[in-house]
Amino acid sequence: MELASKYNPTDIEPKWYQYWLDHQLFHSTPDGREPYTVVIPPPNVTGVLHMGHMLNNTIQDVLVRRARMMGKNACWVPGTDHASIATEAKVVGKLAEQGIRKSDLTREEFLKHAWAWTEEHGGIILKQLRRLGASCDWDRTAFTMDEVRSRSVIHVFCDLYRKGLIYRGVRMVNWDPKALTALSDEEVIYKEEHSKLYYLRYKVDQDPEGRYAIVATTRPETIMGDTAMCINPRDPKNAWLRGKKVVVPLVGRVIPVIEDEYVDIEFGTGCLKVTPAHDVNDYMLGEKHNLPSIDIFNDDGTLSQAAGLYVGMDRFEVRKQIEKDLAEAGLLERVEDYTNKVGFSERTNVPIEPKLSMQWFLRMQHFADMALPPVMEDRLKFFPAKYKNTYRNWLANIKDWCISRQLWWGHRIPAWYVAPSSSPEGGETVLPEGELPKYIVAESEEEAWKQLYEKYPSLKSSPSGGVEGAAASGITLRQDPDCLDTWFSSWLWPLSLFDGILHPDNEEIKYYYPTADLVTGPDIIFFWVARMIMAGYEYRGDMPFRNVYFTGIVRDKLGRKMSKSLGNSPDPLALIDQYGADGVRMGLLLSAPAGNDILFDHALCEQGRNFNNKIWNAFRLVKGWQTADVPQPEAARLAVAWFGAQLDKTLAEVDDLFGKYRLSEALMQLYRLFWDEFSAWYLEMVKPAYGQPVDQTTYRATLGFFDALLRALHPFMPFITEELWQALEPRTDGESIMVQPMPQPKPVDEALLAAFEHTKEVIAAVRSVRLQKNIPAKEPLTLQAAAGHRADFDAVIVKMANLHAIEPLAEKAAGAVSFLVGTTEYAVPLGGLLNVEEERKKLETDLAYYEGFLASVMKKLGNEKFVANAKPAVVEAERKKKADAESKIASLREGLQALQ
RNA sequence: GGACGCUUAGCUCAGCUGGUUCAGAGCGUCUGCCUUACAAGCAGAGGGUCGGCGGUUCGAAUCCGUCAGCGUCCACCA
Repeated sequence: MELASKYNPTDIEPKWYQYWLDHQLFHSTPDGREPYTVVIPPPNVTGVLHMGHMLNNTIQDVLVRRARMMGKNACWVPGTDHASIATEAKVVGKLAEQGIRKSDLTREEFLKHAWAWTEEHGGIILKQLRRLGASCDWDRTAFTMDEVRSRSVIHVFCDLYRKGLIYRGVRMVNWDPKALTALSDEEVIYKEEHSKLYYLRYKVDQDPEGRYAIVATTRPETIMGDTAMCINPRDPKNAWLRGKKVVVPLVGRVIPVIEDEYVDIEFGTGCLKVTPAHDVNDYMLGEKHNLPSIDIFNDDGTLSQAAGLYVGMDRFEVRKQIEKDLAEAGLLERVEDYTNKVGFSERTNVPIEPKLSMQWFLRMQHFADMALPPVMEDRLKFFPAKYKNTYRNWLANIKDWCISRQLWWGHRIPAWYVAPSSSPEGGETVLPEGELPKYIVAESEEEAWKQLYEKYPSLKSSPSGGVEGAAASGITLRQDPDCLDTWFSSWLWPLSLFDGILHPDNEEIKYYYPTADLVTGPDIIFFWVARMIMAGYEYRGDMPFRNVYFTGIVRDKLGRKMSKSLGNSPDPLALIDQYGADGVRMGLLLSAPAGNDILFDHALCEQGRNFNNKIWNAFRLVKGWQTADVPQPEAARLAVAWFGAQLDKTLAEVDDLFGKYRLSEALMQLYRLFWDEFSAWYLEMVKPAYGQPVDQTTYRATLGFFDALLRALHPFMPFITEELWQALEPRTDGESIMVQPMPQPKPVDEALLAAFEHTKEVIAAVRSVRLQKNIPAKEPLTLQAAAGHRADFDAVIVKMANLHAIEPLAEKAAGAVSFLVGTTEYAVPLGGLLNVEEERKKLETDLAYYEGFLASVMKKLGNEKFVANAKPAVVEAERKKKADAESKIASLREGLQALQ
């Protein structure tokens, strides 16, 4: 065999990936087997692979590959997300580089650019996933804006509208002045900011004494929108302001002083300026007290004509300027440093502006009611379970979902406004209540016309109906220009991937739904996980997945989030080049208990790579053996019996850990099984002397073990296991470890394992003696064993510790190093090599320890309450400890005696 | 402001419903080895009064209370 001493994944990995593809091994179609379905959390279509994806998809691949080997029909469906706002922002940015402004383009022109961009960058990330080894059924690759998915979204919108769950209305929404769109509450991230609290002087109108009311605000630039000042009716210090009017500084507008319990007496001066158009609470006060609302901002955050002052300036410029102007006018009492929370847009990272606008909303209470019980009752399980709290909290305080976005890239809202053909385009975002344009929600314009005629038969002036007929009656239908929130398509993902929305009775959805496991990050538990559960129950009456595995965030080893600006995010493909996909997968998994953040360190990939190398070299050893018809040595016979049991034990533990989604621990068990038990113990025990052949029985058993180990490891490290499995025995084309059955644990002979653990300790003790006494490994020794020693594994001990023989320990001989394993005493005669003083010290230390230990056990047993209250088994155990300690002490004393 | 979680070896973590010589694992560290599978390795060793305090109990890393530190989520205090 000519195999390099170092494993080189570079050529091997692409080769096997292609082999799997060529033989359609990732492809799934419904059949009689139990399905195991996973839908990928669709990455942004124009995104590139980052460490979070690597972790997430490695976990999914491990689960999928394992399920496949467990005999299930595994189907992992890949796809990408159109990422409405993110992608549109990228396209706008790219156009800007070319000197093109979005506003200069028509919708159609813009979408052309967006599709071009999508096609150019789209799917790169899916290609990158192949390097990782992801066993997705690529034939099923979907996109949230492809035909089936788009029609599903539109269908659902119309359906929910018909059910009365979608409504349109003017509400205070989170406005992103950079992306120029409304956002849902979930897309706003609140951050602490060091800002200032400005104390402004509002002159009391027609006050003979010329007094001022002082108002504290963080946003002096909004005073142009003030329409009232508010005090708490129970606030004595401001009682004098009751019924008065005050003058807005600089603006000069006279506004009333109103009273409301909402105002915090303790905050600032207890006077609150009320700007109904630009603050959620002020809006609420405005509604309650019937105040006018003055919107002083344009959509891009500059001051509008309505402001009267600073028109066209940016809101933050105005804040600086107005501070100066107020000070100059003597209307700025003072300024304090202040820390408050400011909402930022998740996507554009600009401060959001509360803004009154007309948007579409989804009523959420109905969905929350359906989605909460299955999770709380553990029918749909979260791993780790702590996220149930987060989930419950959100659902219990659910707010309606603003689903419209003022964007072009996405699913256009299927609502058509009915207007006389002469009327202006309906893109208005703010309209007074009561003057809403009539609109029709329908899956297509044609459908909209149909509905219109059904409602107003009189419009149908032409016998043929349709557009001509309407035109004849002077009516036009204009589709709402807005798009739907990206998540309004993502929430259908597990359904729409199998066409379960449009064709709910098709075979695929019936077979693959509900899916098995969802692997995702806790940061999108509201955005995505909760909403998929809602959609699942709404459209299937069933959960979309049975288990959710929440991964942690990948951080650098200092615990910082990986980010472009910090430059601390490694390039995943470079990592794969360096360590191999198997090595990187292992590096990620080793430190990734479910839900815990993982502190990524190259050293972990190195450990993964080293493990690959270990497997590789074990293989080199085994395949390098010559076989012959020679009798099986006793040590090898014992080794085979023992390792079989050890393998079963670990396989059972791995099964258990998978059941709990503790993948990193499962991997660690297999790592130790392979490295410590198989390589360091088993192979060393069966290894023939140099140049000697191995017997057939042992050889067959070893190949069998190797095969089982490779299969058990395959979900974690698919490439090297395929490479070695193919080389282990002759295979035919199309065979693959991927579709071999996972080895199943048999009942374990615990007594055998325990006896072998004892054996290992004896061997380690002899080796330790060698090291201490500087005796070369090649020099055989003699071991003496006291009466309690069981001879079952003597052949192993002789081989592994390099002994002449094991003799009975008749009498304590001077010049022997002795040690205890369990309660049995052993000795290695060394003749003159022994340092008597050292040995005495060692024995005395041991003696002192056991005497102390015995004393504590005696104390326990002497405690009547313990004996009376503790479980009998526990008391019995203590008695055993006592007996053991006494026998150890006796033999240590004998040993000391012999040294005299 | 509310809720939840965490604190165990130098690092990252496991220790389920209190009791086996229960204080563990991996990595790192130290010592000795280039022993013909592997120095990306082999053999061996050291290392923690389980965040502090108090309580329950015959017995606490484990249960309760409290304090401190850290983290996450939620929340309209200008």
